[in-house]
Amino acid sequence: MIKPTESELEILQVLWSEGPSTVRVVHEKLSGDRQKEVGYTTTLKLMQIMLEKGLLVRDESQRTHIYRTSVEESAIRQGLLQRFVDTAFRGSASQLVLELLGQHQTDAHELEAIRQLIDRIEQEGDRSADQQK
Amino acid sequence: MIKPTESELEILQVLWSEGPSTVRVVHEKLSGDRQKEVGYTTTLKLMQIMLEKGLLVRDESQRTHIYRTSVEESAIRQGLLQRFVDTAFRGSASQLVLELLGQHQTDAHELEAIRQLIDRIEQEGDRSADQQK
DNA sequence: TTTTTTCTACGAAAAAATTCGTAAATAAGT
DNA sequence: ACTTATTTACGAATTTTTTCGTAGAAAAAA
Repeated sequence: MIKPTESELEILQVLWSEGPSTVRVVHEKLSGDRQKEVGYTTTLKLMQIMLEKGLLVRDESQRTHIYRTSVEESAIRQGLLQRFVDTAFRGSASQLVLELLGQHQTDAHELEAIRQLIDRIEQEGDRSADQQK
Repeated sequence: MIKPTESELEILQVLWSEGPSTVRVVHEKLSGDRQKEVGYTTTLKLMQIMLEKGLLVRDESQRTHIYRTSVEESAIRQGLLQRFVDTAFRGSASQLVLELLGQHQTDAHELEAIRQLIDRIEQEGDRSADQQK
């Protein structure tokens, strides 16, 4: 399974949100975001490693290469999430959700979206639908 | 913030679920669970390191020491969760939940519990934010 | 043109995390 | 008593991840 490291994930985040970008852009985004400053060549090296691993691809037609992710955000997320649920919550997805909603103040629209999703899942599942709210 | 490594977390999991245990017990539980086999002294060393870090404490009154966690499971979980939401979901808790419920088939009771939690949060939001529980 | 900046490649150092071997002490088995 | 097994301590090797320095090519600026 694909398993980006923490630093690699930060880079993926930038590329997912910004779209295909140069090392420079990624590096500056990272420098801005977080407190942890690193040198330019550090970011460069990381992205080159990710290229080798197949996490990124790049357009080399120009001198300044343009990188983009070669993996679906949702695919990576699912993998990470699966692993996280297992390691941090011993596989209990609902425990995670309870914890999360408990501590976070998610905004109303998102809550509503989640509720609808739950409705859908409950209907699909066609389980013991004994209690309808 | 407390930040156990992946291996350390595995050990914490065992201790949280099994209660205070010897290195031997932890080691065998780990060996059973996962495919990754490691030597006994590896587990021992890890637990000694965790002791230094303050993640564990131990009873040394017997030759065979008994370790237990010195940190609350929920505290660690919250920290991990916070970090995970930030790094893997750019801070969007609801995105995480959507993804999770989408892929997992959580059982009906848990879904219901989650829904009720959402109801409660929405109500709190409507009124004033200073109502707890 | 000449100088300065920007970029890539690459090696390797540094840091972090994981793994294990060995020795010494205690306990258990024969 | 003697041999074997278990346990801790500890150092160090290994592996993984992160970091950066340096060199050379290309572009931009002067």
